[in-house]
Amino acid sequence: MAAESPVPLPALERLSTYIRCLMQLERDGVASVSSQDMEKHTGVSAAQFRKDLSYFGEFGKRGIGYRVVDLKERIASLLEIDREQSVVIVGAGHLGSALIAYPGWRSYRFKIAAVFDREPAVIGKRIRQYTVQDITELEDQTARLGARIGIIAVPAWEAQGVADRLVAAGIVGIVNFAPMKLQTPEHVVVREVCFICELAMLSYLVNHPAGGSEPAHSDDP
Amino acid sequence: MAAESPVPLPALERLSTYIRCLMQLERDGVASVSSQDMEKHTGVSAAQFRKDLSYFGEFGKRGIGYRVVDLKERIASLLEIDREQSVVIVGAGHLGSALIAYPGWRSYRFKIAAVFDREPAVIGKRIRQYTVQDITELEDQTARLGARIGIIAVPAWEAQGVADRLVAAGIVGIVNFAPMKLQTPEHVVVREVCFICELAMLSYLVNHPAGGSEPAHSDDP
DNA sequence: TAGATTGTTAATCGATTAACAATC
DNA sequence: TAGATTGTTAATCGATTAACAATC
Repeated sequence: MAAESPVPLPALERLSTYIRCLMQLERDGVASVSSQDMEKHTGVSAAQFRKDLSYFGEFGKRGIGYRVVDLKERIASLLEIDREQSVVIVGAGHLGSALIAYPGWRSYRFKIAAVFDREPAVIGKRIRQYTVQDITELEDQTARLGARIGIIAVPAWEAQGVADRLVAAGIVGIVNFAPMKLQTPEHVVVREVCFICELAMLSYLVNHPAGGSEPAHSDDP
Repeated sequence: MAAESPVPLPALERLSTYIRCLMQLERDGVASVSSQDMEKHTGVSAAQFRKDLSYFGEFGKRGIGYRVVDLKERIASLLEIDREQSVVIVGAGHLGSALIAYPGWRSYRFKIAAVFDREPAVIGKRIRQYTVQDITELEDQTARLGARIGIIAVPAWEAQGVADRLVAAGIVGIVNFAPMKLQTPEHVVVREVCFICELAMLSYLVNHPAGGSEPAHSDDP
């Protein structure tokens, strides 16, 4: 088949917003929504919403709208979160522990397959139902568990080494919490999460009243 | 002055990337960089880098490049992270605790001014150097501490209530970790952090080999 | 049927890239 | 000076918005 136009990354990011919203609507017992309703709930314009979905097919009924449950399931299927996927976490410090305690795993059908660290003081420790394993086990375990996604929750200076290990173990997708640009092979997808960067952005936005005027040259008084 | 064109948000987001990179370079003892070097270190193209800076003024020397320390300080000044800013955290669970333990606060000159929760079991608890305070103290404390930025690290169903309280307390910038679109007045800037959304994106990207072709209609076999 | 709302096309807008004159 | 690299302008590209025919 002639390659169709690829889905814009921003559209893909919004898909997560939609499904999150749809999960909420389902819990609230709402049966169907219009693109207008979605605009109210997500802040994404109705036109944008319909356009985003159009990259993937047809999801609604003209004159009617969308069935909440159906749409949720169709988007879940697009994102491939309609089946269980194993994820390995490297780093069992404060961040790793908070990730383990995160309540959203199940609704997205992600499963923490194993947790690793390299600190002897931490290895063997139990966190919830997990026992922290030695990082040297990573390769064997990842293969055995069939995990393809990994999370890096170690200090910056250890991140690249961990990334290399994950790649060697067959991981093809990484969420990186360390403030470090990772060098990885082409076939590996990396998403950076930088909490402090959000705070820095906020600092700018809060201190430059949004009207959108003057970007405040630093040589201004 | 005639209002200059506003800075594109993506450019602003990259500024965080640049400063993070420059901090690293400074630690590594690198004195100066070219836009080419920055491309290697950050993955952002040299042209993009120069264009982004151009929204704010001139930062380099033609034929030479940029002084690492100077550029870092100028960007810090643009983002207004060249002076201490107080931040309040609401939610002292796993996530709140991990945030408190986060090592990056100081280099961005953010200061955790206070930590709040509404659970009697948690109020009074010490986490590092902080004593968790009753959420009812939020308004008084925030005013007293002069905090303008707040972090929401509570469950989804409590997030809106906390947001309302933060706004009432005079907070104008919020980083929201709860999976909930917040309703806030115009003047308040909200940045959502959605960890599980990153994972969902990754799921799509990993399962749709990147070439960029066929977005996989869900009615495909 | 009339009213509503989708899916899609075309028009607009904005961001990225490429190219180059300025200048260190 | 010659070589390097910036800052900026113009060209390209891609994403968002608006509008509307299709249709429930």
